Amino acid sequence: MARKPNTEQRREQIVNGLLEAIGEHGYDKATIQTIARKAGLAPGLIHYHFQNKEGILLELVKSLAAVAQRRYESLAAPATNAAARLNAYIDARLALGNGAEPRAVAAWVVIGAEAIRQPQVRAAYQDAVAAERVLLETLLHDYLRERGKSPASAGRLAAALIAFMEGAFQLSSAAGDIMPSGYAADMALQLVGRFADAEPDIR
Amino acid sequence: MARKPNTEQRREQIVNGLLEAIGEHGYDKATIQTIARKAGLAPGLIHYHFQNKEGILLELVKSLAAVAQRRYESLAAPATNAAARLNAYIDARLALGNGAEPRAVAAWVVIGAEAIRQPQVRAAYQDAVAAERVLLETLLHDYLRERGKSPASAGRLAAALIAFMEGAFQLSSAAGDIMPSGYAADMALQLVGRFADAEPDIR
Amino acid sequence: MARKPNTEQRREQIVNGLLEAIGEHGYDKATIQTIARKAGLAPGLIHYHFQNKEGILLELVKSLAAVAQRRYESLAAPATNAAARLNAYIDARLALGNGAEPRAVAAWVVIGAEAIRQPQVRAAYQDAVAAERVLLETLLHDYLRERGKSPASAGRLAAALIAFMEGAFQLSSAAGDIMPSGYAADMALQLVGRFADAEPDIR
Amino acid sequence: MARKPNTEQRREQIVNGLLEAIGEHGYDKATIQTIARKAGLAPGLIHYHFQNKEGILLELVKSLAAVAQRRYESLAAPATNAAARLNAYIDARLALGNGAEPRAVAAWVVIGAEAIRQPQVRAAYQDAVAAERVLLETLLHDYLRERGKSPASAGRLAAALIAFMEGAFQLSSAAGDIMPSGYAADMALQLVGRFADAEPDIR
DNA sequence: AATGAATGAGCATTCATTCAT
DNA sequence: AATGAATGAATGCTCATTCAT
Repeated sequence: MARKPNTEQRREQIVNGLLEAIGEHGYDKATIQTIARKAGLAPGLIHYHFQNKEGILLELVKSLAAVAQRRYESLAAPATNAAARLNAYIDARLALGNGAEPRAVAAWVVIGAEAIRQPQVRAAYQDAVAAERVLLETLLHDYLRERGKSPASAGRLAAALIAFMEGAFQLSSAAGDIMPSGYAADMALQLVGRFADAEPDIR
Repeated sequence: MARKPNTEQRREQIVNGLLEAIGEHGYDKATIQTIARKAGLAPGLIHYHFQNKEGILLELVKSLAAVAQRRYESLAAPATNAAARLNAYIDARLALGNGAEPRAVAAWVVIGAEAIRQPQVRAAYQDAVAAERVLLETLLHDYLRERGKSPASAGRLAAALIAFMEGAFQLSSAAGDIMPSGYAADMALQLVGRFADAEPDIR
Repeated sequence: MARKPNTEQRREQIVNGLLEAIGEHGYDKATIQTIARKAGLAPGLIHYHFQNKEGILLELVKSLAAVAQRRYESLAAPATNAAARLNAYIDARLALGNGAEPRAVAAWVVIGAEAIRQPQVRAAYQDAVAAERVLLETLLHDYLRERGKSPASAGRLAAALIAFMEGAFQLSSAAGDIMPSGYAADMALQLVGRFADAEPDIR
Repeated sequence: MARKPNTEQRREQIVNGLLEAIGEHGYDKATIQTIARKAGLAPGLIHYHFQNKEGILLELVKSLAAVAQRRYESLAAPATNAAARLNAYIDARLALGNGAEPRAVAAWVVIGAEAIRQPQVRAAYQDAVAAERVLLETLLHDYLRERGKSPASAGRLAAALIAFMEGAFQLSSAAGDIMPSGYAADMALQLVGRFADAEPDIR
């Protein structure tokens, strides 16, 4: 007799609409009208499912983080040691071709810029970055130990790698044309490998 | 008889007004009114000196690049070898305290996000990045040679360092609270140093 | 076989929802969604039982008038003379504490303002005021005769009292803080009493 | 060289536009578009001179209060004793014909209803009512003394008269058709006069 | 050069009403 | 009867840009 809720599906449609719109026009040009068009919905419906535009953006942050997490897990599944897992992580984040989605990367950069001034976006962005750092620090810790190295620098190295990745996203979105092709994953691996080489052995 | 034109000074005031406004509220909230207020000018005057808002942004990109260049030159002046010059460069870009201007850093990140979609901003941003890369590649080239290493990887290493710097700017602006303090300059130096260590000797 | 219709109950719930909503936010902020929430019903159901929002308001006018009528009848039941009935009437309308319902009073004031421009609301409001005036005029007529006074001014006095009451509602809703506490019922009685004193005796 | 400010004139135009719009359609239907049309201005200009719609309403409250004050002063100018001044006051507020402005009266009623829920409107409304009460209390005080009566009840009588006036405005706006014509000023005078008659003499 | 008012398109958001289920 | 999603027009407000002075 009653109508059955379809809110979850609609919310996903809308978040995806925002992702497309941001990828094409940036956040402020991603108007409710545009989002609705991309989502194939009536404009009025957007605010039926979300309280406001920021709410959609916050959900997009979570959605992008979840997708990234799944991509890592998928690539890391066959890995049997720490080096392979680290490799999988770097590939999941930086390799071209795989499941690389320039639209999502561009959206992430835009979110990073919004995070500077919108407190709630900032909080969501920091949550995602913090989770990433925990994951990466663990990976590096295990990697260093596996190589018989002191894991003491894992934290700082994780921070550096995250900065490198964020910057690589930025450059691939806004200056991809003038950067060497495919440098990112390779260089990340080499920088980490050579950094580890020089770390003191355990014992 | 004719007034002494003060156009240059006015344009600088306006560009600075935009810098302040962006630093506080992001690009789209940096309205002409706000820029005018920060610049101490009447709103109507802005469009006398600039054709439109994008024009101010383009000049800001150049201005930030010029300031950064001067900061490097100033720090590098006493340097007598390639290692010291590289050190000066990294300090000029990443060290805290020196002449660190969080406002300018935040503005640069915002510009990077705008560059994704506004073609002219993108062009100006790419010019700045390209110039930076030329400078850095030269520095790395000299540094590697000075250490008796093959300079073949200078280009890719320069690209990686630029990515690292862009990401460090992003994180210091939007996630400074959750990153280790002062990691950036130190880690940049170590990563470069250890990368160079592992490069093949010349001859 | 057929369901027992519960239309009347639902209409009451809805009218009460509007009363609560108006009391809290005024008429235009009393949205269908809010009314539904206060009534504990689904939003879509509102328009099943009422053609439109104005319909609910019209029923609310009648409902408030009926409640007021019952309050008077209840207080007047024990009265054995005209003075006591008049007293009961004034208490029913103006005394604090009794069954005073600030929400209903506020709603009445809002209705009065809507009546200025919505013709149907105006008609309903005028019906209620006219009924009130008939009742009050009768009470005053009897009161004057009981005191051996000419009842000729009962009509104008009734009009004046109604104005006084409407104004007292308005002030208690919007300026209760700055009016003397409990002046209304007392002053109404005194003004009527002293007015009557000065009326000519019959014969 | 510079343009000379005309803000005050524009603000007046806009406040008058709101007065007209409210008088015709109530507050919520008095849209910015409508106000602009009545004022003969472009819609965007409204928010150049006022921060928001409530700001216009607040100024209208002050404006109506000021007009009322001037009307009293004008009528009271020739008065040489307290009774004449009281008379002038009541005429200024309640008499028909004089400078009676049904539009302003209707607007005042609407403002009174808005005052129930909008805190700032409430504050402005209360300011106006409080000022009115001070004036009226003084007039009644003097009047009672002039008649050799104790002025002790001046405060409560002032409150009652204000209630009566507010109610008379309401009824003339929303139920003028069914009220006796011109009862208000006459009845106000009689009620006050007879109330005073019954007050104890001084000494 | 300078001022500050003026314009009008565009935006996020709200909401009465309708409708498929 | 009931549900909750859907629609689209309307609203207050913002803002880059223009213009008269």
